[in-house]
Amino acid sequence: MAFEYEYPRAALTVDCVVFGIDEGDLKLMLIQRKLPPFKGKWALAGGFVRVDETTENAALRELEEETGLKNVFLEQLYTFSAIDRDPRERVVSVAYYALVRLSDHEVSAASDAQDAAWFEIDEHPKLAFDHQGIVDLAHERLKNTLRYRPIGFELLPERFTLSQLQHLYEVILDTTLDKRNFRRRVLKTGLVIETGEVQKDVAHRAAQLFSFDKELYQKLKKEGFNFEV
Amino acid sequence: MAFEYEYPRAALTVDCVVFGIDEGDLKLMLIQRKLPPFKGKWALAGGFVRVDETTENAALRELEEETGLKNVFLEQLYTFSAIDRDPRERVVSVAYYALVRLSDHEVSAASDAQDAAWFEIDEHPKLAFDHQGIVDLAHERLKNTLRYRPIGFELLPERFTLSQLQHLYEVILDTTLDKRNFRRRVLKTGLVIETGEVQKDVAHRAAQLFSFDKELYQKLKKEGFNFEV
DNA sequence: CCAAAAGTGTTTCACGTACACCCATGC
DNA sequence: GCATGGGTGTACGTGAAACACTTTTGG
Repeated sequence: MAFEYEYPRAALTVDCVVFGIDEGDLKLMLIQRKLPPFKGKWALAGGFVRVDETTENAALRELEEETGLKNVFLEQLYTFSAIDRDPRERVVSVAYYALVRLSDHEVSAASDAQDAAWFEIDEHPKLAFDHQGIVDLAHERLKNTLRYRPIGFELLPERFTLSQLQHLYEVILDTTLDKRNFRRRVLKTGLVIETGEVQKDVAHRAAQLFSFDKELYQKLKKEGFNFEV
Repeated sequence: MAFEYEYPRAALTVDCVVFGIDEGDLKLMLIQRKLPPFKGKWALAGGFVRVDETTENAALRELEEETGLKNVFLEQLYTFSAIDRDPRERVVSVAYYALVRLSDHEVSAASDAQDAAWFEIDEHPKLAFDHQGIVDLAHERLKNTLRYRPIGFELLPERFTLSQLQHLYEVILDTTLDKRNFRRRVLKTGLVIETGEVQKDVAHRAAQLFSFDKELYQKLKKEGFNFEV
């Protein structure tokens, strides 16, 4: 007990809602808590913010420590400050959401946490604290963001087929899309480029592989354009 | 010095970007600081979050204490946590933006702060701390939000003319809009209703006064609709 | 009667949407 | 040869955008 202040201070934490996608559904990475409160319960990755790091760095650090994930897409979601959201004491939490390429990161990649696992977004255990509310808000934000910013590519491998991309949109937006219209719109943006390569080892006609044109996106973003799928 | 913790803790503050609009431009409410650091400089309204209040309540409280504003529209913007954003010590700040009806709140309404004043958004003094960055982000958010949510009404009187509404959109989005197309689109939403009243004391043809249909908006919001102007 | 802002319709074009069949490949 | 997903074109309707003049009122 070495740090004293004139007024009481809330503890500051970060929480990370980690999304991933595979052939099936939208996935959520959760951590099984090793310590009270809510010991043994599943919760979001996260932890206390150190006094010499930004909240974003804290989120990246906790992600790596608890799940082994590095180099992920991370954006701030919202700051939660309800008085009783933590039973121990006053805790204010800055929530982030992360998008992860499941293809790059094996499920078992967690370093010091064998207790990290992927769950389907609509089928996961009850969460500790107010984490369900954070997940709901993150999912809502993900849907909205996907509509007007090309963030879906953060969830796919470097090279992907248009069917994979469409599947991603359908899963996240919980809808079905017309294949021809989807392909036309996506190609018209100019942001996906043909690599000339095709799928391998598939038991049907191999699909073209495309990649996302990051440079063009940065350029268009500066000029202020509208992206919509 | 009475509060002790095992680890050092950042101080937690709120900052409020307060927007208003009048016949002229988009306005920003600023506070002249009475205390160091940046004594005498202009800054956003805000202050320390008490340990027994949410950040949102802190923002509302500070707004009232420093500017006299009550019952304003308030939304969380972003949480700023750069290490050196405050020269005194580590301070993490949850920023909010507020929309205010200038018609309801006289500029001089500030209670304990004669040091609050409105400035044009593009013509205000240099700001303390990282507050310019916060203002820029808030302005950006305001533009984006205005496009797909009917928040403009928070800045206008209860009863307003369509020209006032159009002027608001033009000022915030920094563009010009076609009068006929604007009126058609706005009326088609069904969210603005004729009051039957007209302007008074104007030196030209009096315009119809409209009001915003809050109930209908709540209903449509639940059903999930798209609003766009 | 003049100034100042209110109010009003039509045409055009682009884009979103709906819709069904053939193609390539592996087994 | 069959199962599986890949890939393609057209017709229709809606909605966004461009555009100019008349009306009302006060001074």
